[in-house]
Amino acid sequence: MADTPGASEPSLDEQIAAYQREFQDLDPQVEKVVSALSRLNRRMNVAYGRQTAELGISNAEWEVLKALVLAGAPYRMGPGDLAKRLGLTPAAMTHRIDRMVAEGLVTRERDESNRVRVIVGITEEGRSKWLEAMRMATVFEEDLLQDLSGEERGRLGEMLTRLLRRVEDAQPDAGGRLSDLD
Amino acid sequence: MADTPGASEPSLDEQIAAYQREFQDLDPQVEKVVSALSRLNRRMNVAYGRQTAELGISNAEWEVLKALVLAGAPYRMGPGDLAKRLGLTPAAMTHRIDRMVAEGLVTRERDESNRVRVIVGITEEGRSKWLEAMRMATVFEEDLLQDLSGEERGRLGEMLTRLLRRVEDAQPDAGGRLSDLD
DNA sequence: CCTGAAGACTTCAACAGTAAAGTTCGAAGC
DNA sequence: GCTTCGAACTTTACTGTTGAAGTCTTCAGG
Repeated sequence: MADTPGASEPSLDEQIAAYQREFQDLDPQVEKVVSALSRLNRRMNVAYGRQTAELGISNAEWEVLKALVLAGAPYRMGPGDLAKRLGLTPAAMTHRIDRMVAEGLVTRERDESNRVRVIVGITEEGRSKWLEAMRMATVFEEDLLQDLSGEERGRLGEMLTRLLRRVEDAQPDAGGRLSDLD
Repeated sequence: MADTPGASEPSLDEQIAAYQREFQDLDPQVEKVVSALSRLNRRMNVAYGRQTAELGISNAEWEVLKALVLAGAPYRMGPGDLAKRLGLTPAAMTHRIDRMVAEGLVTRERDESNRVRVIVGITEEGRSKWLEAMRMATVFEEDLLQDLSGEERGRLGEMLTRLLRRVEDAQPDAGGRLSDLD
């Protein structure tokens, strides 16, 4: 028993070998793409989580800030729209906004012209945390792609968007429960 | 207001334009790769979730079955090892195993040679659900990559593993809290 | 006006996860 | 061979999410 130091993650190639052992008609080339995608995403989320934690916010809170900023001026959205955008239920959005208001990241006010509506806006502090998170994220992302030439980056982006188009066509319910955003 | 049918997801290009509007020094090529990766992964998880739901299990349960099968004969692991492999806490593993035992997907027994240890094994039903899920997953994955030639698939896999290597080197704590597995 | 229906958010109960404390068994030292 | 330490799992208290029920506002008819 010299090669089971812990039950940590096997290497990608080991794992693909295990799949082939247990399930014969598997295309290793396909599996490699899919598994690498999945692992990569996982690692990236860990990295983002560490960065946002340094700012004293969670990834969940970062997502709300992102949605508000990307919505453009005047940087306001209703809880319902935010919920759709982030892929969570209105109930979860209510609670998340509660916390973020308490932390001073966003504001919540009633829409006076339509008093059933609520408007969530970003505070100065929220905006500056978003900005700081963006700075860290772009440094990380640039580092991540460092081994790829400009041409390779282009090809990679193009291939990924082709795949994305394919799933989106097959699964056009963008408003559904899609979990976190990019 | 003809172009805001809901607050659903903007297209990838719209989103990148929004990023550039709000954050000048952003490399759109990098952002495209990163955002496409993230979205693609999200969509894939939705697809897997639907498939496992058809089998009457959750993605979480599927992951446990995967880990057991990929471990190889005799398809048994301790809760602690499973927890490390899936990236969750031992406490969460205890609960998850509780549920899966109740549903007849796995077994839990004490290790008689070391009575502090517990051994989780897969049942016939668990194995057959895993197999069925694998069949559905490979059909989906093959379809996903359909627009890519064999050569493109190879290049894509190679580039992704290169990125993966880079994050793993920078973030070598594979045993940490990494969330779900592939 | 007043009523009824629909929309937007919130509240409530149940569930899955984490962190930390607790339990039980095995092993090493005195 | 008792005691103490450490390892492996479970329990407990708390957090965040979901689905369903509840509240409040608006609007369209009668």
